[in-house]
Amino acid sequence: MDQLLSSFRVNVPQGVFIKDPETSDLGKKIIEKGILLIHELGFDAFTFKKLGGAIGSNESSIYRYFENKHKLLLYLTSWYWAWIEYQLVMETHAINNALDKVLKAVQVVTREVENDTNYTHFNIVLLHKIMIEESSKSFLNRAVDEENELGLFISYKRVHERIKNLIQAANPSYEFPASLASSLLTGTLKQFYFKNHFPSLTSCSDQVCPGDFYIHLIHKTLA
Amino acid sequence: MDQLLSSFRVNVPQGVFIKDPETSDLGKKIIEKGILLIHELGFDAFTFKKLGGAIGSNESSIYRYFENKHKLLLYLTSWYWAWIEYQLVMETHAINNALDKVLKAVQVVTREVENDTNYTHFNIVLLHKIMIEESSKSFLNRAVDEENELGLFISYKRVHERIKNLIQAANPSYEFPASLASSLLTGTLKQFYFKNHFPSLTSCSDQVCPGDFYIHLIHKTLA
Amino acid sequence: MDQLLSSFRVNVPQGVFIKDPETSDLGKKIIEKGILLIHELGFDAFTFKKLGGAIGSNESSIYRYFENKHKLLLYLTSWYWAWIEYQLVMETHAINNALDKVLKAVQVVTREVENDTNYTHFNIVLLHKIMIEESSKSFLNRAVDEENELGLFISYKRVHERIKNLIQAANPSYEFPASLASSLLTGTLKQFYFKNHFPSLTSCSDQVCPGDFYIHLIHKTLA
Amino acid sequence: MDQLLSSFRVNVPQGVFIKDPETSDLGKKIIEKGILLIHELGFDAFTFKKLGGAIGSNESSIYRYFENKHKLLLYLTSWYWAWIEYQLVMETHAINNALDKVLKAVQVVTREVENDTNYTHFNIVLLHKIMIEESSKSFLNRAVDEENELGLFISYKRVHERIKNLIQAANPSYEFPASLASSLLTGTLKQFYFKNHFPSLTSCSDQVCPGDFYIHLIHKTLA
DNA sequence: GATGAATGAGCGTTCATTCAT
DNA sequence: AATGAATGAACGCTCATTCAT
Repeated sequence: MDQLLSSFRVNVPQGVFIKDPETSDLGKKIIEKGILLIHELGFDAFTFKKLGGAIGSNESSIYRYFENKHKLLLYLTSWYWAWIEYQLVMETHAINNALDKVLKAVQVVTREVENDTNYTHFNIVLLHKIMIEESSKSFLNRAVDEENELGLFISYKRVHERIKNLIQAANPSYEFPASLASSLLTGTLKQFYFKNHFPSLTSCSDQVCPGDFYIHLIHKTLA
Repeated sequence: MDQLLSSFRVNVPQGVFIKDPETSDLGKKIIEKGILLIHELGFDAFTFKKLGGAIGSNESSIYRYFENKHKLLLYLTSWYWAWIEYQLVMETHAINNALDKVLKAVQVVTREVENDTNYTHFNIVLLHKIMIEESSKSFLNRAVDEENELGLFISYKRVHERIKNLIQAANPSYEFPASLASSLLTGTLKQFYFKNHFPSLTSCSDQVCPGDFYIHLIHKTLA
Repeated sequence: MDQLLSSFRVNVPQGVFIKDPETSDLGKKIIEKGILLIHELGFDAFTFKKLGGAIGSNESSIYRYFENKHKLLLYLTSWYWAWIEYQLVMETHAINNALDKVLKAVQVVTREVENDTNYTHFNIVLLHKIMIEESSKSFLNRAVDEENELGLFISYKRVHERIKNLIQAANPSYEFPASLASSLLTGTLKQFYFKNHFPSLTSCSDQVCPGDFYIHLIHKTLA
Repeated sequence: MDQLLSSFRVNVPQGVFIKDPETSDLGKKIIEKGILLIHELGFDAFTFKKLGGAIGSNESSIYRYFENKHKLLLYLTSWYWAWIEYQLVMETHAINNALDKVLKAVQVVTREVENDTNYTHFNIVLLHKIMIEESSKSFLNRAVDEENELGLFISYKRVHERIKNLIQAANPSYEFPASLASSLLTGTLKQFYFKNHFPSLTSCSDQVCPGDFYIHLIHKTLA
């Protein structure tokens, strides 16, 4: 697996960045500090000017890498889902039973995130928190159709496609695999959000996580 | 029921508005044209200046009614969920079987909206579209906890509470009624959104609506 | 003196108010609450809208009494100096020695203020604090010459004139009675201000008040 | 002294500006035209928008240099007092007698200002007039204590400290050196103001300047 | 006389972005 | 490639004020 790890390289779609941030120190700092700053300020209050200050650089430098802050968020979400996909592939690979594969997928999607410097130079735990709080904003805007055509949401759609396929394999006669898969993916983040801000809206607590809810749901629905 | 209808008056929480828009012509115009304009421009591009222009008034007049455009969105979401609650109560009232009550609730939440001038002076179909496209923005921001404490999300929480109770009545041993209820409510809007922008992410089409997905899901989960 | 007291009626110059606030309950509330609010918020952040809220009335009502908030400040300063003048006359009246009269005048101007409901329905201690913090703003503006011609600063000028005359009586050959008198009047307020905000700029402390400084200064200057 | 002059560089405290206006042409224009415009309009009517117009630039450019117009005023007052301090040091330096030093200080503070392009690119005569009309506004506001802690009034306090020390040297037993020094500094500006707007409040005329009043006062007080 | 509703004007500020170096 | 300076456009909001009741 170490070998696999070393070959892990997130495949972020063309068009999200102007210049790949992984190809320079400044680029890496943009991602690293960007995650810290978006987490700290929230995406709405986050600006390239503030990020420029945080990395000791002028905001105009950041425009070499990203057209605007929205594209940076797309980069982070793309990275996140590519990373989820990587784990999905790795961890379902050796499982034979179709339903077990789905259940493993649920686990991958719903479990708490831990930092692992084997993967990245930046803070994945914070990235996960940003996904919970802000990822909706990556597609809730008027440019969504245009950006979708440009393939900027491909990472998410690849994860979705894989899970949909696993669901279909587990129960070929089930009628709503696409909806079930997207419910799992976006619903999980929302349940985490509710856990943080609206505890009465979720059954999740520190003991019972979104995973339990979805595992039960998958069991019943696909059985 | 006509009598009940005539007494329908949406109860929007204190603090959402400064002055109740229902109490004046200008206020009503703000809501009416506000819905048209938010639908037309999207919430991000929508401003009070533009709304002022659209109603032939200065934007400063609008500030008499709403502190800012975010509060106007909260008003619309509160109104929407209060209206959903009203239908929920009306239509589940006469049903005896507990599961049937849940299924009726699913229907109320997932069905297409139609305009009915018995209810309102404004366009509910467009309001529903705004809910699909923009309602997340009412709570995805840094003020969410503070606003929640002020009770600004009470309309949504009341609907959620009712559905949660129906679920518990239908299956007292089910472990995740809160999560299931919120999945239904937010998931439905998201499935509509996907249907419009990411058809591959949903099983919903013009023939098969979110309702079918959730009815199946509820059946399996609570059975 | 009781008789004198009962006849005490501050003579605020025409043109400062539109309608005399002493002639109605609303007017009295405007003064009372106005003092509280200016003290609380500072004059810059103080608005008629906020005052309207504080007295449970609409801001437009206040415009019946005062053209704008600047005129309200002029009213307060006029009242303050008229009240100082009253004390000045009362307390120097029985003194025969010319220098002692000046020294008494210094005392009247520099001593701490105490509330006395015999005089007024409002809080003189807070009024004094407002004078310390804000009274300069009554004349530091572009309309000063125009307002001066209208006689809006007459109260202050009457106090000044009286003190100048006392100085001249104490030492007819002293060359700068007008400057000395105005130094005393504005300097005292400034020394109080420094005591509150820039202790290093004043020799005044809780033990040694502006009075000691000016009494010493007058002694030396006029002797 | 020429050598000293050439090395004259006003030391404006950190925090007053964002970017030092002396480091660019635009910055210098902001100061130059800012002085003209504040003098012309008065500080209250002066805005960055108008200044932007006057220097043929957008107001947003000015925000690179100063956070707001209040900070620009702080810059001007800081510069003014630093310039006074410079003259104070230069001109008292060679004097031996302690009282003569104080009297020279009075002269420096109270004399009419003349333009001297050796010092600056901008109009010191107008700056002096702005000090007379507007300098109080630099500290008469609710942020005074906070800004004082940030050291934004250090220039004024340095002048004050020097004069206080001269007074103490001239008469070590005098009890109120701090108050006397601040009376001189703020009182002088006020006497100029009265001369312009309230001639009856001051003994100063075109023949007799604040200097005469204060020289007499210092003589008597410290003798 | 007092009030409530409505408004116009404009302020201070920020943002995303471009251009020249 | 990276940076610093500068900018245009617009936003959100408030204030003082007027008008009709």
